[in-house]
Amino acid sequence: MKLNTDMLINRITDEIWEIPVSEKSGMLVPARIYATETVLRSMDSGVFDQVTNVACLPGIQRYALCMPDGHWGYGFPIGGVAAFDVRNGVISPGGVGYDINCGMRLIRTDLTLDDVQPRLERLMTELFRRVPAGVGAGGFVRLNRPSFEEVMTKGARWCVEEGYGWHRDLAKIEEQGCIGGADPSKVTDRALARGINQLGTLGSGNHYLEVQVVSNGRVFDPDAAAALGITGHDQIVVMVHCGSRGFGHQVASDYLNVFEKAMRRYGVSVKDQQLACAPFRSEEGQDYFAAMNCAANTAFANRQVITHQIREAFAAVFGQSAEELGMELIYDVAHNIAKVERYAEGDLLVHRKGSTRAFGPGHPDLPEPFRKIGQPVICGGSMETGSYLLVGTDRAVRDTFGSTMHGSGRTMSRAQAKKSVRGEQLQQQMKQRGIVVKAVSMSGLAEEAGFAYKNISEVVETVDRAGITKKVAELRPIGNIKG
DNA sequence: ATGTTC
Repeated sequence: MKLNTDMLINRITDEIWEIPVSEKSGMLVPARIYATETVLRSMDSGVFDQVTNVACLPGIQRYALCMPDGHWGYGFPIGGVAAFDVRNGVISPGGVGYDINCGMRLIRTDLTLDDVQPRLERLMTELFRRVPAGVGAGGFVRLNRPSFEEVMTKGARWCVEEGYGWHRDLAKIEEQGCIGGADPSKVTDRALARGINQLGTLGSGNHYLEVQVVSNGRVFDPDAAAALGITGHDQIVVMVHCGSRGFGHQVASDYLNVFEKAMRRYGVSVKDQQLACAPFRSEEGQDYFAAMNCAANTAFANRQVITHQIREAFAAVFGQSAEELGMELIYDVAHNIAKVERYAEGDLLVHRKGSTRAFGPGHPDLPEPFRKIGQPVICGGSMETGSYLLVGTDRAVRDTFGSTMHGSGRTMSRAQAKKSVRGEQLQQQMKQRGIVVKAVSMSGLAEEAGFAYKNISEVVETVDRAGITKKVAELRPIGNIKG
């Protein structure tokens, strides 16, 4: 088949394609891309180059993987999964991304579309006021150095202790919102200074807060949906997409600098400087891991404070408490992170960059609420086209290091999108279609237009057919807050 | 993604 690359790509199944190891490529393992033929053809050539480069990194296991929402990224493709032996493999900031623990959160309500529609405009205004958004935006939470360091080690647990959210929220967060091995002494003063006033803020770019409705007739697995608190019937839910803001960005920058020097010392060579890495067991590798975990916990805390603000906004608009409105957390997943997990090969450091963990039913690392149905997976689409709730599978654990896709993936550059539509025009069009948008930046809004993204339904179909996640429900936007 | 070229 003719693709956007000269590379040899073999079809393994209708949803799996493989770039084999060749003599001169330096690949240690094959690269595998999950995509239907249509999705594969729409991928930029950078994906194929980058996933091949990743397959050359020391200690990589089985396959360098790319999910169907894959696109070109810093060093590693976005949508990439790469697992390394903890004993002789590497860790790479480029395999996690600049926005450490960027992730998705979904909150349910007992409200229906009919309840919300008459007050939608006011609801969006309240949310926009209570959840600061935009580049450089600061939040309402006042922290000093010791308390911010506590956020770094305790994550969402810190928030709950401080009254931002409910104790039972924690069971619904990946790693209970608190990852071990975070060491604030490995974070630079500069990162700390950038992050200390940003807790509870949304950020910019593709980050958003969305009020959504469970599409009529679009619940695919009623049992799993019910177990997660989705009852259908035009039910309203709230989705949040954001990460660790300037803090995680600075941690990534700091350690990319450290790793560029460390690579020479350890004699590691890479195909692309952006793949800068160090042995996981080295001092530099462990320091980055400890700092990355600080940023990961800060991102869980960020989404937790935002959840508190969302609950307050709903309570103010509907005149009932968030508890009375049934605003339980459905789940919170990381999609930019590296974690040590156990597989057939032993303990592996799994890098997921624009990829979601997707453990199947019965997995020992899943808490009780999800033992039966598998881990929830939240995939955000573009603000115009909708999103999906899915669950992980045993097959993902066997085939993709327990991983699946994370969103729809861009097909058009930000610059091109901005040239194609004006933000004000897009906002107007969306309003006519029943989606109320509040945005800090109109040019930023234009960059996120639906036509700049792949069709999420097609991408989701790929992972569902490949069996690495199962569709639970489709969620359609009616209100969006953008940075 | 990002005090959007410290």
